[in-house]
Amino acid sequence: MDNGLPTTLDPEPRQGAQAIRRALFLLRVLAAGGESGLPLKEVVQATRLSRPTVHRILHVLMEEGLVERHERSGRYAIGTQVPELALARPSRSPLLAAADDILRETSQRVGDTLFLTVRTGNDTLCVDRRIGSYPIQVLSIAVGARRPLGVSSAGVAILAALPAQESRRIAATNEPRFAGYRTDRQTVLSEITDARRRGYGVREVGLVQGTKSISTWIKTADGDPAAALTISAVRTRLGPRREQEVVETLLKAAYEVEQKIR
Amino acid sequence: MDNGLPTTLDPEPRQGAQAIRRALFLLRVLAAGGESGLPLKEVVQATRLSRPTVHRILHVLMEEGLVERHERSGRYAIGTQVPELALARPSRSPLLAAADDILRETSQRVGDTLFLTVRTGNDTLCVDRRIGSYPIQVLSIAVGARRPLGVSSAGVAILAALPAQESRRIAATNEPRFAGYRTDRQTVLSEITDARRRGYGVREVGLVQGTKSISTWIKTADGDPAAALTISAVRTRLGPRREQEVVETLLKAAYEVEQKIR
DNA sequence: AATCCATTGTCCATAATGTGGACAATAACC
DNA sequence: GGTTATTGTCCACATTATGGACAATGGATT
Repeated sequence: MDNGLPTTLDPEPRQGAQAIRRALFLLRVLAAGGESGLPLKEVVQATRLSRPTVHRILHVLMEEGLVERHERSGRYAIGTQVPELALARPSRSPLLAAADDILRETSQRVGDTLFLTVRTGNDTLCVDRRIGSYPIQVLSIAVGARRPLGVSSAGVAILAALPAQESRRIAATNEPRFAGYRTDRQTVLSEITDARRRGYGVREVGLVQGTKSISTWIKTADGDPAAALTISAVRTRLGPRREQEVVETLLKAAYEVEQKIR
Repeated sequence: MDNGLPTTLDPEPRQGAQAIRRALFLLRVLAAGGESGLPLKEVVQATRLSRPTVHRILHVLMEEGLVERHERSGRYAIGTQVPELALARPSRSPLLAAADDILRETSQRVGDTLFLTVRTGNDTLCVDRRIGSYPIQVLSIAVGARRPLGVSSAGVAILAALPAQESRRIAATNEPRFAGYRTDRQTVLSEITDARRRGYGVREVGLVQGTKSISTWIKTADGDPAAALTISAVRTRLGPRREQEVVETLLKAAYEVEQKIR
């Protein structure tokens, strides 16, 4: 029953753990830096913490093996110990299992790259990717790619599927991180509103030049958004008419996944 | 107060992070509980922390998604967010890649189950397993199995390959966790001494009744133990003569892996 | 249903922990 | 060699996190 998705409303956030929360937040910021990691400065900027505090926490996490530092660049990145801890869990999540067939079929039918993206905390995380048959494919987003909720069409879709209050809260929390993706809170909020009205998220200006993305959301039985289903293609391939077709296919696929995970 | 708990006594243990260290320590204890997790009581026992402290930290980790609690049993376990963070890293470690072929060949030649086990903090972690061809196989230890350094032959081997001072320190740190595996510090220390003299670790009384294990260690270029290579079989299959044969094979395999990771 | 016992959950006064401003040390330029 | 950008360290101090004590919950047992 619990497919392990992020807890939504914390009625009364526990106290007595400032430092732990901060450390975990830093881990998530680092995770967004992927394999290559991030320099201290950027970690600080993605945060409202002071530099000494970030520095100290990162170095403790290094000593504990959860963070490592690249020899050359001095950038901080997620360390070996994290996948080691992850071995304590079953290798494949229920969502991934449920979406497997549907993703394959849909990407074959549509011909463009499909992405399955989950929410994790205040981020989106790409957990699966299926490449289509059309000769030009948008591959820039890899499995493991993590971005603040709001900067991708998947993120907008997930925020649109959340209660307005919570999406606003997240947009505010992520505000310091938006600059790095050339967007801002106002833009994100209006994109969310648009997506709600439309029933799906669109990004005419993808994170990659000349691409366009469309995302639908997948909800759990409780009504919480569990994931987003995204198609990305070069913009010319997603004109108004084809957009309608593709949206229908995505909505159908999302519905099927929803049924399977219940 | 004292509670000198997580002490990853590196050159200069940083200060100002007690809470973070405790939280990470708890994560590792939970990881040892695998998929099914552990009840609060056992987490406390594996620790020198007070129950309220463990409780508070676990619940914060739950709010943050790094820990989850099983509906039925109320046991605490590693949460979905941990594998999500792990996606930030390349999927296969250099060690695993290097050991792949050698493990396959060796397990075929020997016929019994082979395990590759790494050290992670004060634990051993099984990261690969190859099943042999002989009809009776010891499969009780799965990939992802985590135990305090010292309670398995792999753990003893790794401790034996460490400087005496550090192995003693780890044995002391893990002491509260030994009871759960029916051993104690004295036993572990003498097993380490034996392994050092012999050049490999043996466990006549495996964690599973009637099995026997032999482990050799793999060192990095710096001389630090990187992993252990273990064979497990029903005891009757590892009499004195075969033990010698098997040890030679294991030592050779370990040497080959060492060459590859340099 | 009433009693026990084991385990889990919560409170809060208090000490120890973690904080961040200010300064120091590098590294990266030119 | 100077100048700037980035990273690293220190320490007085307020806040955070601690754990003893008490409360609640959930099985057993009679």
